[in-house]
Amino acid sequence: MLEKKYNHLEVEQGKYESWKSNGLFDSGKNNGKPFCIVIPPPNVTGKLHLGHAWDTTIQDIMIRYKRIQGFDALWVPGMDHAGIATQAKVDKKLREEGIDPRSMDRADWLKVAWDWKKEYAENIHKQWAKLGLSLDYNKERFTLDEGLSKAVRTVFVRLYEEGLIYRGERMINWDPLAKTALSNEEVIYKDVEGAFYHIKYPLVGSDEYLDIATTRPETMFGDTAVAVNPSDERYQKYIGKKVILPLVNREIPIVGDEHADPDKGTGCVKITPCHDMNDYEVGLRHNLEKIVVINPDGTMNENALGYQGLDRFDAREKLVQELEEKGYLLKIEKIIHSVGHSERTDVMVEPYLSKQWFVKMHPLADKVLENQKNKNTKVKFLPARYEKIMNHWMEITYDWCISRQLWWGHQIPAWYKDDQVYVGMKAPEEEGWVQDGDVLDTWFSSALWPFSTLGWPDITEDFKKFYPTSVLVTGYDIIPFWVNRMTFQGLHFTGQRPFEYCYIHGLIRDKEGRKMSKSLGNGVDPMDVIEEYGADALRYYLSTSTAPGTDLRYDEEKVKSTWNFINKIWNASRFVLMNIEDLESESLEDLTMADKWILTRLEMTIKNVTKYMDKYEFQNVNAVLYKFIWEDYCDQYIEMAKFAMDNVSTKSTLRYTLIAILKMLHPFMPFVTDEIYKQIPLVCDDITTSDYPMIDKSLIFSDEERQVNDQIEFMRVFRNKKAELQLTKEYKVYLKNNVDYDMISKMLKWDGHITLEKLEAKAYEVSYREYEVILYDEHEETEEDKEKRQKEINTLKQSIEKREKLLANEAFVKKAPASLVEQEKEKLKSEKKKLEQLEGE
RNA sequence: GGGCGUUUAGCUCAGUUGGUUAGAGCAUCUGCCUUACAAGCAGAGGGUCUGCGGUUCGAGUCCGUAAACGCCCACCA
Repeated sequence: MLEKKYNHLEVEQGKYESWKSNGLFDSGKNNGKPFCIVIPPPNVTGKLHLGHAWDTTIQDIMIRYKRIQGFDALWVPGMDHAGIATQAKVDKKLREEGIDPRSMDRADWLKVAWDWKKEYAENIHKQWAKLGLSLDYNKERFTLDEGLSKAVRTVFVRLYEEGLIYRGERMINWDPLAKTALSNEEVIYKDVEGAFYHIKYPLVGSDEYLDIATTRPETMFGDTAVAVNPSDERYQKYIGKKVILPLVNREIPIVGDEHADPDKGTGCVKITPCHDMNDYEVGLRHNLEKIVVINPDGTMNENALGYQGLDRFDAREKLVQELEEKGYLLKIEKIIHSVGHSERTDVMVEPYLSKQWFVKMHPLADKVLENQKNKNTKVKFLPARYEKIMNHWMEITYDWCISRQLWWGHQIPAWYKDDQVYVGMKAPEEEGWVQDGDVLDTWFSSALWPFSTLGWPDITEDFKKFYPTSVLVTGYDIIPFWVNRMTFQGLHFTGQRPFEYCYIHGLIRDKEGRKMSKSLGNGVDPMDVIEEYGADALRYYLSTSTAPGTDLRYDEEKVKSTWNFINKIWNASRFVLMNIEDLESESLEDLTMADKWILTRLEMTIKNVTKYMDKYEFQNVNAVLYKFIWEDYCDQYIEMAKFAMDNVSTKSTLRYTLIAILKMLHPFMPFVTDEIYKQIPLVCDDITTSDYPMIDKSLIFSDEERQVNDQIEFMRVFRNKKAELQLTKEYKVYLKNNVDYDMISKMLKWDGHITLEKLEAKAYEVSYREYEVILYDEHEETEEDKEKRQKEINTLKQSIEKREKLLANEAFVKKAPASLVEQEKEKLKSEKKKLEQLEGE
């Protein structure tokens, strides 16, 4: 028998391990149609946050729904090695231990990193278990494991052979802290306070000078030109002339280039080809000299004269001082401008000229754009609007810098010997070849996740059966990093979309709508929530609180009320189990009106829930289920059933409906439904792998359903009247007609209140449809009643006095919104009326 | 500069292909310890669906427009 109160800790204890050891999550156990989701692999850098809980719960609901429907459901677990993020954390740990990570041998460092991975992976496994995720651990993968490495090398080699991967010297985004190249997607632009430093660049052989405004004066050592717009009448005349670079005393040319915008700054712009993306292009156009002035670690190099060795920001400060002292500084103009920061280390990225590996994007992106035109083969986004985000990215994309100067990742399968380059699956046999020391961008391997986890490049049984996968679930912030890349890689290498549907959810925010972040300290650990309210409550809350694609404001109160809902289900189940213990076999013959009513409602519920589940509209599933369970099943049907407990049909209906409810809830709240289901008499299967409720047309009784609806509505009207008259015991009911009042009279406890003749007492007509009665008020006022009434009169009088005063206040009547005044008048009127009534009685 | 989203009860949010009286949770008010549940039951109050215009027999829903807030992309000497 169930405990009196729902105790999530007890219910959830040990369940996951038992599910897992009984193989309930394993794929390949039935002959159903394949349904497959690959988990977005969490980074092995830390613990899961609420966003993960949300993301994985949605997937678990989909998987459990399909599994219970008889699909061969496969949910592939796995984790991401998360290159920069993990390396940064491992390095930090080493530094805290007093070890300089870069002085270590690469192999030794990797050992430390793998230990880290092991520890954190274990953590994540524990959290997945707490959340109740029905992952098939037989298929678990890691982005750095053997099979996935093979997939990565295969893709690299093929793209190289196809001319879609190349190595070249380009301007890239450089992270001076992690000392690695970044892709454009890894650069986060932030508004920061800065300044326009106006610097005097004297013209050669003249007293004139150009006013150059720059936000980065420290790069001036690398200036190799000044550009003005050829159409800018102010400066046209200087094109071809030269200026002297202050302090450096180097002569640099003034060039005419469209890049110079007459409306920006002063209209003349210094050109630093090695430290600015646009300047690099200008440099190429005008064949300018390239001078690097900043080291990979963000300090100034030997070209920066006396500033060598100084950090770029310290150098800026000192340089500005020197410029001022020497009279070159015209003015400093404070501005707010947006500056690129590294996504992982948060330091300002440095545009940097370096030799890196790139993926040529346009041929790959064009394939996606082409494929999205075909309704049958495209990736279908839910909500559909997110398709535009992907398509736009495909249109404007540029070559993807994939090499990273890190140790943690897939080492690039390229070997060098003198001037030769070899790209292949294995090192060349011949001696003297040295492998590229760089690794690939983490997203390069993540991009292959939907097929590499299924065994590709080998055409395995799993790959044949489950690819393309059914749905991918992720947040909209991950579309550029991951969804887009999986899509073009999937199309290119498998000829198919990697997933049929892409379900996009929003971000978790705090109650005030702010992003949850470490710096704000407003993060919520899902494990704490589970401890307090249970995984079922958290899961149900997260999955049903918003429509797809929109952000979710985390509100603990709502988790609490979800807990209440589960407690309600628990107690209803408890009642049912207490009453059907002796049921020998289920029989849905000889049904009562109430039985027919709830069964009809159940069929409608199954229909709607299935419809919404199929569309993954979980918030709508909740609306339907919550109402059915709480209002129809608990508040109405169970109350009615209490009068028919010796009925086998009623017991059977209670059981039949409860089972359907539990199965519909199971994908959302696996723990509690499993616990209750196990205890239902005559049940001997596992709810996880049982079967989903199906509509049974023989259990739809429209006439009875309508009739009971009318009875319920009548009871509501009657109770209403009773409450209004504050009647408790002293009343009589006269039935005006001969219709069936049996259930009504039981539910309203009319026993002893029914009169067969009309009375002289105060009478009120109460009716709904065919149900018509007269309610006689026989209530005589007691001392207690009088006191109560007097108290009410007093508070009413006080309120009236206050309101009259307010309305007498001319300022209020004049200045306050007319509607408010009107409202106050209305209130006053009704209060006076009520007072009259009370005093008259 | 280009694009997208949001705006519905005091708060947080649902609202399907346009269709009776726009819903829920929490909060508020009234009355109940009725043996499944007081973390509950029976009721009540609370909305010009951001403003304006249009299409329609009918608009929270479709179209146009304005505003506020938020996001994405691009640019930012």
